[in-house]
Amino acid sequence: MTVSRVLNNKGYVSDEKRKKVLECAKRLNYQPNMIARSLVLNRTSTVGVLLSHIENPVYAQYVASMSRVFRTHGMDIILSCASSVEDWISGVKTLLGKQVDGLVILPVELDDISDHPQAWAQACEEVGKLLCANAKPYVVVGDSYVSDKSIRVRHDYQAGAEMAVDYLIKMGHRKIGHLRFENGDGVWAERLEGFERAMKRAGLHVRAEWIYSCGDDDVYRAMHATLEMLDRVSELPTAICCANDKFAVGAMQALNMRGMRVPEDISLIGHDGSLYSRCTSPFLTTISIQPLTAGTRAAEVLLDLLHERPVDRGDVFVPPNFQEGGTVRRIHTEDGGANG
Amino acid sequence: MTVSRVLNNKGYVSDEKRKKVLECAKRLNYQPNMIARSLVLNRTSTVGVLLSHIENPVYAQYVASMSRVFRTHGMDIILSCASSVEDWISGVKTLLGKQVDGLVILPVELDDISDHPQAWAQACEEVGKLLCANAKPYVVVGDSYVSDKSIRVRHDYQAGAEMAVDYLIKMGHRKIGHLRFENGDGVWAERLEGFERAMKRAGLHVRAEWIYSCGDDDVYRAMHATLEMLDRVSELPTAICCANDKFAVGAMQALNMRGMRVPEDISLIGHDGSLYSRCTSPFLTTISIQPLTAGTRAAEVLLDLLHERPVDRGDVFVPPNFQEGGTVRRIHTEDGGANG
DNA sequence: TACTTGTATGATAACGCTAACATATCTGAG
DNA sequence: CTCAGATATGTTAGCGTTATCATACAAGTA
Repeated sequence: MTVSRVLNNKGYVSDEKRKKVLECAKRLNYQPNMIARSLVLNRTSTVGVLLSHIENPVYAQYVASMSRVFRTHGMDIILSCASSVEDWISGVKTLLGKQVDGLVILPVELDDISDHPQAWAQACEEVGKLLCANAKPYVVVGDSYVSDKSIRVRHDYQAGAEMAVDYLIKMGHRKIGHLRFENGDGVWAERLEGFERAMKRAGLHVRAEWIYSCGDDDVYRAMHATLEMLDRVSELPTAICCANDKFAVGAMQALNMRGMRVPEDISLIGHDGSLYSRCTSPFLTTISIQPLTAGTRAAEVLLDLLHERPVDRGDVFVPPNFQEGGTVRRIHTEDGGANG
Repeated sequence: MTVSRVLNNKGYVSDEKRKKVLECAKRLNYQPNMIARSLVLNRTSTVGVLLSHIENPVYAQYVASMSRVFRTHGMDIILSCASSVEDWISGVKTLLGKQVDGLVILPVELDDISDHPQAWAQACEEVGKLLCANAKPYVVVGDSYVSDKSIRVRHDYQAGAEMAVDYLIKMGHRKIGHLRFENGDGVWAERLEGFERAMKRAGLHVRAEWIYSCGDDDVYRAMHATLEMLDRVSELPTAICCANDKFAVGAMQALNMRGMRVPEDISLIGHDGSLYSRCTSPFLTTISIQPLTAGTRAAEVLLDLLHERPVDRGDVFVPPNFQEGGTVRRIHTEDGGANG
């Protein structure tokens, strides 16, 4: 009827009627029923977001920035938090049942994945099939392969690691250590690769005893790994490039425990730009990943897909950002010198 | 038709037909259209969650735990992140339009609130009216008054502050300082009140020069406030009870800068159990609020309302939890002694 | 036999909206 | 005067479900 025309600003309506309708709507606290509208329009103005631990601040930032973008385009987000592969799949089914217009798949950290990698591959296949069968566009944030056709938005960890090393070198460091994650898969491998590439490019040999590992993504473990390193090596590096901020915080604690000052005695640089980088004194110098940018980009790409605009099919890489802190000291070249 | 009966396990269906239907459904990757179902059933199995900064880990934890509870009851969450009062209201309208079955209103931190408190009150009134007009049940998490009828789930900050003081006293401290927030409204006032109450109950006088303030909820500012305090007072307290973890981290940095060790020279206790409490070495001893519990409780209360089960109308208080760290030292009574 | 009860399935309407078409009035051009 | 086009409004059908009622047959009971 005419009411629909008024509320949608569509077609011809006389000013008189329009005014009347709007007045009535206000008086009755009328709120159009989007469910009914969705049924006939065959779109819900709702996107599904699939994730695991929203407690993880990085994921929360993805959600925050996506929410912002989608809202400005009149879309809302249905959240589906999975804690198991089974949950994850049923989450997709539920979202499809609720007729979301599209999906964003955030990184999934499930306990059962590492134990059963084939279960994950199988889940990806099933989800891919479901999404394809329902012809729902989707974007993957992070490094998971959901299907060959996934458009992924990823952080450029390798560039980040290179950026860290380049900065240390620019600040005069030549003897550079690296605290890495023991099980160097995925993003960790990228960080290690970035480190090695930047060192190589600068013509610096990586001394083996300065590359040491931490078994867990944990401050405490990083501290102990660093203590062990400090007690083991014959000569100390002038700077340690840490695979993430937690490691850097742990390293800093270890150094302090041995009576060494950061950055006077040794420099530290982290990677992530997480809250941890703001807990130390001085603040940690680190390479900050840009979760807000990633979330925004992911939302934008999905909107492009939804509006059937042309979209670049390759991975989207989000560059990191240098975050100045106080844990890297400028040293003169004679302090550094050759090594290895 | 019969299909509906099969999928809903309702009414009489022969085993033969049932099998046939399920087979077809699987073959066609059939997913029932919840939108159509919602239209006729007049419920969506969806709840709206209203919040501001989901980047805030505490809010993210609310969402995480609520998501868990709702999911186990077959409900999903539509997120509405507001960044202004206007956004917030339009968020409610959108959610109502999408016919959510109920709402959870998380704490709203909007820039324009502090400047225009009456705008906030007005917004609350409007939202209350909307929710009432649409007869949607809702639960408020935190201390905001949305309406007189709001059921609120709150952290017992006062009990937390008392717990902190009681612990310090149990550990032999008598000379206790307090780093508080300058603008002592709301939750901050509760914390201060808890502190004072516990001190009074223990018969300890609160020495005025040991109560000092920080103007911003910020590590750096807390550090400077503490430095100023350290340089000002004639005698130091043996312990400082901090209004939150950030303050404690700042205080710790200040003490370290003055060459004092925590807890050897002075003890510290925080409040919140935030990430900050895990960034220090040793870990901060703190009173941890329980956002996961709060989120769970809020979801449970909303489910009760949705199922029209009897619900206690008063505020629900979530008790805090003592989180052991290494920043409080046990001292003998002769070290403490009378004060003031 | 006739009536009840349990089982199984189909037909119809309705949920609140919008697309598509039909109708009606008005304006100005030829 | 007539017709085209713009303006304004109403009518109808349909989106994919489920509630309700109607129908049908079987088995058991009086």
